Amino acid sequence: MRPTKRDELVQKALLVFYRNGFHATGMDMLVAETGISKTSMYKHFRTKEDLILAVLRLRDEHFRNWLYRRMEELADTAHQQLIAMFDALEEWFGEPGYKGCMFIKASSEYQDASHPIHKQSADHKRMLESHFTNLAKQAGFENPGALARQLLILKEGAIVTAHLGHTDNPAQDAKAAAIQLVNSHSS
Amino acid sequence: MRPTKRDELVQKALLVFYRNGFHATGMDMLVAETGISKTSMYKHFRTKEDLILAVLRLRDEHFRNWLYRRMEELADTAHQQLIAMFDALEEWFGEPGYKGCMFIKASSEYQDASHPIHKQSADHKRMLESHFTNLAKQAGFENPGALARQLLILKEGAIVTAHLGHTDNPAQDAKAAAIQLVNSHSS
DNA sequence: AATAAAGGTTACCGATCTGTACACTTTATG
DNA sequence: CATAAAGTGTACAGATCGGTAACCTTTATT
Repeated sequence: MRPTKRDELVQKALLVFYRNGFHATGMDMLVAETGISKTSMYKHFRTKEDLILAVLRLRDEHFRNWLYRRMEELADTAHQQLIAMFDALEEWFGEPGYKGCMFIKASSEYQDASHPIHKQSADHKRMLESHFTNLAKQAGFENPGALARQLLILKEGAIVTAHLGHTDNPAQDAKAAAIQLVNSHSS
Repeated sequence: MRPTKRDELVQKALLVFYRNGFHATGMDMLVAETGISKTSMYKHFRTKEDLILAVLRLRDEHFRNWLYRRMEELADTAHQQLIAMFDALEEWFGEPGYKGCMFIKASSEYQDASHPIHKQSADHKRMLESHFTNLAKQAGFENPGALARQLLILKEGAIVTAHLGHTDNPAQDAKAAAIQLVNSHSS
């Protein structure tokens, strides 16, 4: 197995889709931006949709790895990590090419809940929820599931608000809310 | 001025765009779904983008009117209305054709912050923020702007989470968080 | 009844869409 | 060196994209 070219395609297509959207990005644009021939693309992926699903799988892996690692770097205890998530988000929002969450955008363009792209986006959120529930358990909170869901709602809200760009620092607004929320959940 | 047909177009196009997305909806599909001829459409709107902007204006008016009225119906004081917003949202999420927030989706498909569609979507959020800030002032909270922004983050997060559909009742999760948040803001 | 505005019908333009066919070249491996 | 896999370039098919032209019908107003 020599998966280099295929991985290179997925990696580069990720950037183009993120920057430009899914429907708005044609296969010819991908040829121009990735330098990979269309013939080769269609040897690796039968349809554009298959390519998008592969891109989302890569994004899921990269994003979760980055977020979890950054949370661990920023704080020691599970309790503190849940709050430090919003400092990590602030870093992300401040990056030059920030354009919101790829999975929210994917589910906005493929709205039907039965669509594979929509389902895979929901899976990504489920995995985040599961991870935060575990952290909330580790931190000894009474209702870890509810706290995790609430923190995730704050996270999604901050991401969307940062993309709309009508507010100064949604990450810190969300962090302040998260602190109050965590304090009100007895541990 | 006889604006009936034009209004009918905007009204029906709103439903199609909401259900089907912006890029995924072609003008020919609008002809089929609205029963209005393409010639007539292009007499009222020079481009598809102009039509979308008109659709978003209508959506802004309808949505804000509905939400503000529903909050007033559900609660008497400004304080209670801010919390009742999440009960109103729950009703919305439960509607059969619920597909998320039209402005989040618009900004997902037209990502560039300088794009008119993106800007108009941000304006919608700004108007919500302004309204909730006023309510928080009325309720006598110390930092009404911060509280309003935090409640809006909860609202956007709940909307996105309800659309992704990986969670049972994001509206009530957000409501519980909002109650804790409001309690922690001294009034 | 006359007139003008508005809407409809049909056909079309050039561009772009996803996806394929085919012949050629590079690359890796025996 | 031979062979097969992988990648490239070009051209194209068939559909659809946003948008327009020309002509006809309906409707409202005077």
